[in-house]
Amino acid sequence: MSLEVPAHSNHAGKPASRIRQKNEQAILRAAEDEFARHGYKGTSMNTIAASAGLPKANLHYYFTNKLGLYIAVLSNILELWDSTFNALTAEDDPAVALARYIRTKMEFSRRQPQASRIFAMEIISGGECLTEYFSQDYRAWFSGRAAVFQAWIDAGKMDPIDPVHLIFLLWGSTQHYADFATQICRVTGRTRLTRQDMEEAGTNLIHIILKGCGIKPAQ
Amino acid sequence: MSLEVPAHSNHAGKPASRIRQKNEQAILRAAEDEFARHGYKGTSMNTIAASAGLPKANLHYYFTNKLGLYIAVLSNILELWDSTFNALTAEDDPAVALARYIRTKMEFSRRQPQASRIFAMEIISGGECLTEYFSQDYRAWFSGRAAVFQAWIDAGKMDPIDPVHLIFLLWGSTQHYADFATQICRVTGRTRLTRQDMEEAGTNLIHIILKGCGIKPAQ
DNA sequence: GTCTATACGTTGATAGAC
DNA sequence: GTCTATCAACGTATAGAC
Repeated sequence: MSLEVPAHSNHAGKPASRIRQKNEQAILRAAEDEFARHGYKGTSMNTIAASAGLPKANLHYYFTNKLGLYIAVLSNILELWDSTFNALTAEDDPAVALARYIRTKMEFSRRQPQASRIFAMEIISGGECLTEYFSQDYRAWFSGRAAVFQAWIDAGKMDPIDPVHLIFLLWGSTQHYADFATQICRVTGRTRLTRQDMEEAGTNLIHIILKGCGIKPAQ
Repeated sequence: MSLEVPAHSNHAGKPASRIRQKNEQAILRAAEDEFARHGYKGTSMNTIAASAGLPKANLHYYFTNKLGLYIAVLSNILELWDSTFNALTAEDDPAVALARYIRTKMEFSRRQPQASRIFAMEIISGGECLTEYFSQDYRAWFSGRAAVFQAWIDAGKMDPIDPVHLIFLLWGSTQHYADFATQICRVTGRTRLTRQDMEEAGTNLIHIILKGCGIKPAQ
């Protein structure tokens, strides 16, 4: 369910040296920023190198090529991504669990908007780099997640809402605050979305979605 | 509130010839497809020309340069975009008007997903080409739209939900079905989203959002 | 109005000295 | 491991014949 990141010169067995770890981190961080702002094609190795404070040739020493670096960045993102969704279980109280999930997603949109944007651009562009990620395993995992909502429905804890569409509503509404932050700021006359803005947005989403699904507040 | 499209060789006064109209349309259509699939930087004039069935130099004859062509495409999209939102008025019954708006947006996501994707990528990339679009006028227009929801709240027709966040929920949840269609298909094992899929998604959104906002169904 | 040929910058990637 | 120099491919854009 995760991406195969092509190994380069770091041969198996040898532990990563301290300098290697430091440089790889710097490159990955710089790449994440640039890819989020300009997309895959719009980002040049030159820019990433400058942002990481290293000569361009070093990037090719640590990563096979541009695509390899991009896949590595994408892979890091996906790990964080899925883990939050696994916290939901059929035994949870829907009001508590859903509210917590929305808060977590909003927190993610606030603290790692670049990650959300890279994923969004990749999907919009056809998501060919995610083909192996969206494997049979992933669909099974997704079904399992949808089953949690179905269990809540069967237990009479919420309205009979198609779990699949509910999941897309949760993803779409929370990620919107990361991906479209620019529009939100321009339209509301802000320079950036503050922590408080995001918390208010989250409270709002929780109100509408929980009530909309017929979930009674936790006692 | 709209974009200034740089005029090129079509001097004012002269009506567009039939051949010019035909070619410009072909170029714009091809450009829309390519920009949606690969973003601004990821699209080459060469590809657009091939897709439009014209030699590359012709694009530069009809449009000043690549950016001019891109702005023209973007401009076409924005016109369609805003008009649907203007249909809402304070006198409307919220249940009817909101449901109709969600249907319209979903219809838009179904029929013109490329437009939605180009807009999304532009915003994610910082939206510098939309600076003049997001002018003072636009913010005034947006406030006016938010005021409609506030009027409904004041009239006791819906819960006191921040209109601004409600608008972002409407936009985010409906556009998600255009922008993330690839993910939705991969995850649910479809090859494409059918008309029926989109209608079910719309019905679902209407149920959750209307109930979530405390809007009673129209009698 | 149309299209071939080409100028010229930028890109990803590598060779090879250190 | 690091970095300068360089290459081939591709990008936008234009000149100029038709």
